[in-house]
This record gives sequence, structure tokens and C-alpha cells, in this order.
Amino acid sequence: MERGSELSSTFWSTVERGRIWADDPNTGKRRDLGLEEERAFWTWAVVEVLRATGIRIEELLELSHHSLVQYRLPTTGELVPLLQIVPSKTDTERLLLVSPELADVLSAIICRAREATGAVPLVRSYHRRECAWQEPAPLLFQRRIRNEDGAFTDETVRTMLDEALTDTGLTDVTEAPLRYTPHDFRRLFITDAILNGLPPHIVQVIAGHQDINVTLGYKAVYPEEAIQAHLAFLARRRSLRPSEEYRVPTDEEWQEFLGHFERHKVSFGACGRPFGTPCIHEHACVRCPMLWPDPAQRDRLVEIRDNLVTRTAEAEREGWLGEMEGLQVSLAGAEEKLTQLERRPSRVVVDLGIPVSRTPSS
DNA sequence: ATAGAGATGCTTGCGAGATT
DNA sequence: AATCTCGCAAGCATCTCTAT
Repeated sequence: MERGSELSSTFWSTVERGRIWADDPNTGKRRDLGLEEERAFWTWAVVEVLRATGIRIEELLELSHHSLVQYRLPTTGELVPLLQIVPSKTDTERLLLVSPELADVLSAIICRAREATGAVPLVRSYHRRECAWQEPAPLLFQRRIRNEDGAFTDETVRTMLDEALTDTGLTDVTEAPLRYTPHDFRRLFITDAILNGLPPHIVQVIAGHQDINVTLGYKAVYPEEAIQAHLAFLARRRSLRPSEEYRVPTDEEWQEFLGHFERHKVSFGACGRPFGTPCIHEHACVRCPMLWPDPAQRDRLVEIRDNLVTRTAEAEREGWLGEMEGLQVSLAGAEEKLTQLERRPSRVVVDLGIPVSRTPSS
């Protein structure tokens, strides 16, 4: 999917989301590139946010600039961005950790929603079941349409997903066009979290489920054996600690969960290994596919790469075949990390800012 | 310049089914 | 049982194009 956020914001403000027409030589038809870019961006944004958070469609549409809060880790003083979710089904708010990827998406969304003053416009959203307009809020999922800033509706989101999938031409096992609903991303998120070793009672809190059986019910994509094995495991565990799976996580468990995000920092960047798993290679991080290299450590990586080249040449000269093999793996790893840094556009730090209120125009 | 036709995109209402 | 999601379709708003 094309990432529209990488286009110059100056360019888009110049044309004010206006229409840019081009003739498509393949079809002979005129294409509204402004509209296509706008739609590509929002489809990307919707997919990325749903994928990274597992929130419900209604929760997505209610995300506002006020939803972004920060938490200072007591141990290191590091600020961790959090997303405050106002649930649609229960009345208990919950907080989600914002990963670096999600922060990128959110900053792109905020950049686009902001007007010249830097404020995210206040827009009203329509509540379909209550058949009522909500109070104006700096909603993240809004766009300028018909010369007015308006909130997205759930039907708009669904249509965007449908069209994006149609464009991919993907089909299911019966050759029928593949369809994803917003809720499917929630299933994927929860399944993925559990498969990556996050304890079900933590997933339950993140997903905002009141009953853990609901969390465990998101098992549609598990192979049958995995379900059985997991249920058997839970049954065994419950027989030993009957109430264990039904409780609210303790402060210590939350600290352990938050601490994962401190510990995943390693000397050359951040380690992307799943929650609760140990480092698989005794911290030989330069070889590890889980390492997200830190651009600030580029010089060190170059130094290590050059050193490995020298040592490989030496091993070759002296005929140390065993050592050479290991050195070559590390060298390939270091070069891969450097390529990764080259490929990645330097991340522009975006100030997510504090919501600014203004009088709504409507 | 303007009115009308046609195309397109979005909102809204509603019912069925899924989720909590 | 209550609440929410999903899909459909009618209707509305806006835009382009063409004729006047």
C-alpha cells in the first residue's frame, strides 16, 4: 500500500487537497490524483492503526489528539507514549503502549489533520446508534471534505478496506475476493499477541475484554492442535492456581511488561524480540534479524564492519576456516544492518503537541 | 455565465448477525 | 439480553462536462 505521508506536506497545503487530474494512458480515463492520494493515505493509516492496536472500529473513530498521553518510566525516566482508549462496549478506559511504528503512523496522521495554526481542527462525529452528533473534538480520523472538516464514519472505513483489498487482487482458498473487516484486525492482533507469548490475562487488559474467555475465544486462526494444547495448558495451570487467569494483572506484572520496552534497547538499536523471550544469541546483536539498528550508532557499525573485514582477511590468510565462517556471518549481519539504515529514510521527529482548542466553525 | 445531466463519493437508516 | 459490527442501499452533495 502506498504511504502517502511521505509526500511533501508543503505541496499538499499548496493545492489544499484540490483536484489534480492526469490522463491514464492505459485506460484513457482521467484520474483524480489528489483524491487517490488522500484515500491511499487514510487507508494506510486505518490499516496501520488497527493492526498495531487491535482496537474496535468505534474506538478508532473516537481517537482524538487528547487520546495521546505520556508515561514516565520510574526507573529510567524515559517518556513512553500511551494511547488512551475510550471503549465502545464497556465504560472502563484502557491504555495502550505506542510502539515506534505506531508513533510514526500517529504523527503522520496528526501532521495531515493539523491546520496552519498547528491545531487539530475540532470536528463533530455522528453516532449512528444514538442518532446524535457528538461534541466537537480534535479527532485524529478526520479530513477535509466538501470544504468542511468532518469525522470519518465506519462505513467509509469499511469501503476503504474493501477497495484496497480489491486493488490487491488477493483471493481466499475458494478464489473469492478476499475481504477484511475492521474487526478482523482485532482478531489478528489478539491472536498474534498470544502466539508471541504475551500472557492471556495481559492481552485481556490490552484488548479491553471483561472476561478472559472472550480473549481466548479469538482463536479462529489457530491450528486446531494449538488450541487444544493451549486449553490443556490453561486447564493444568488452573488446577494448580485456580484463580490465576481470572485476575487483574498485578503492578509487578505491569512493570515487567513495561520493562520489556526498556530492556529491548541494546547497544546498536532496539531488539524486536517478542515479550518474555530471551536473547537467542547471547547478545551477538549485529547478527540478529530482530535488531532494529539505531541511526545514531551508524559510525560504530561501520567500525565493526571494517574490523570484521580485516579479521576475515586475516583468517583467510592463515587458513583458520572455522573462525572464518563465524566472521563471515557477522560481516553479512553488519552489512545488512547498514543497508537497513541506508534504506530507511531518516526519521523526522514530529512534535505530537498538546491539543489546542478553538471555536468550532460549525 | 449558467443550467442540467451524469458520475462519483459520502452519509445515514436499517436489519441481520456477531460480540460482549 | 444488550450492545456493537457489518453490509446494503437510498438519498444527498459535489464535481465535471456539455449545451445553451
